[in-house]
Amino acid sequence: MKEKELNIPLCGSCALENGAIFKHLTAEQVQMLNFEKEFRQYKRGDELYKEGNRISGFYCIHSGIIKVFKTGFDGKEQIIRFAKAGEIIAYRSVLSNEVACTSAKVIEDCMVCFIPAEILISLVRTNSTYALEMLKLACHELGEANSFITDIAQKTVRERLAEILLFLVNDFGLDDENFLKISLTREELANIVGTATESVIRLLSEFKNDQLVELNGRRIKILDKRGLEKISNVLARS
Amino acid sequence: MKEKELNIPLCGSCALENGAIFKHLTAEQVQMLNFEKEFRQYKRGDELYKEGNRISGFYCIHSGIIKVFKTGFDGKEQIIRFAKAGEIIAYRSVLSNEVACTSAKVIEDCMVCFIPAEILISLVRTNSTYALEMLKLACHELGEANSFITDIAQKTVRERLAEILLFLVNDFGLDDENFLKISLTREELANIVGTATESVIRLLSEFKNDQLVELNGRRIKILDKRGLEKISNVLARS
DNA sequence: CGGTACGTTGAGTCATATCAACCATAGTGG
DNA sequence: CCACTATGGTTGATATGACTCAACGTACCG
Repeated sequence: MKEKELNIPLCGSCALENGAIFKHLTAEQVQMLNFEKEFRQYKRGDELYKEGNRISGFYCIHSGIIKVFKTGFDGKEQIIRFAKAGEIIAYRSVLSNEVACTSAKVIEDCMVCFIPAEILISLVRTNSTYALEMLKLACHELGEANSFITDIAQKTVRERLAEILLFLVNDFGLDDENFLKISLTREELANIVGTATESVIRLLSEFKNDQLVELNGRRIKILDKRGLEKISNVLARS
Repeated sequence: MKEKELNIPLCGSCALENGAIFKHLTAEQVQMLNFEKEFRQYKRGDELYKEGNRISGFYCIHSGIIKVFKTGFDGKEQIIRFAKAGEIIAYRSVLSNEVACTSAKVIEDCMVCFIPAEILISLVRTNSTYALEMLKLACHELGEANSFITDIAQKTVRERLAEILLFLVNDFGLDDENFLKISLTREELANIVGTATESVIRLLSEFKNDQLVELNGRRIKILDKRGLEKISNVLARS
């Protein structure tokens, strides 16, 4: 029992380290979380929840990376977002009281805490600061979704791929050799950009020829951020 | 003064008629809203707010229709959603405390109430039921945005156009002759679907040839809902 | 060693964008 | 009252980005 507890992250310190949204809770509420939550570990490829199912709680990521995606009618995944340490997933379904509109799968081995739906509801009810922060979070994600819609609707695949690479740099960072810290298959990249795997492959090797990136299997080294920005039209149409 | 007041909708009755989110407020809070809000009228083409600006409050639609859109780098509009009687817009920016990520323009002449940001914040803070309903709303919109992303990324223009027509039927209804109640330019339709105006025109006339719709200038008569559903792949790939 | 998943490349096709011309309608101003 | 202009709608011709299909290479794994 003691040994087990040592491995389980405490919400208080986790919130501090990872900047999780639980930092807006009172000490007693954090205490309550620690008591109510369920600690879980997952390996790459594991599925946390599945689109269409009613879910009984939400997840706070302590470590690892998760992809959140929808499955199109022809079975193709569309990646909606990633979640990493300090972020929560599945709260949307809990709060809107709808079945899950996405599935979640592990990209990098994860340690997560599962928190029952009632707890989230009661926290929102009893802590108005926390409620506001949750609203802020949801509204921020909504803004990002709106940008994403506009990009997919208006930009070319080439522009979107460049943009996604920059987004991944921003979100997950580079190692000391300028390699992207997150490692995705070509298919996963395609499922973010909204294109075919082959298109990603071709464009990446174009980017390589243009000295924008270097490719080493699944690892991508960013050589020319400015160049990618120019292609992605984050600033202005080239 | 008296005459003016007669025209200004009262939040209490408006919430009842239009099912606005303010139905979750207490009587005193509704009273406060009536006192603090500012009544405004707009004509087609008027702009309520503009992307990139900080906004000092949000809008509750009493009548009329508004389009909420983002402007792509090349100036093309992407319509994100519509708002009609009983719905609120611009709350996203207020709650996330970010500048507006969209612009809003009038499609059909509107009567709206403008409510200062502080009021929204204080309502969320003091009324936990209302806070939960706001969360529900934001989370629901987030779910819709996710579906929209997947559709645009994976479906063809033809499929999307059929789907959007059905969406408009659902959201705005048909008149007694089965004409869509909302009237949009071809360009606006294109800016929802995420395509070129000419493509919408061509596809609409294909739909006409296939006896799915009838066209009368800007008015669109729905002849075969089932057929449109089949094309849109709401159910399964044809 | 065979199998499975992933990556790559080429060729051909097609949906959709783009460009251009033209028509219809309505509002404006002389 | 009529030419004038602007806006929206339509159609055709052409170009091309991106998808699909297919074959093959590569690497890891039991």
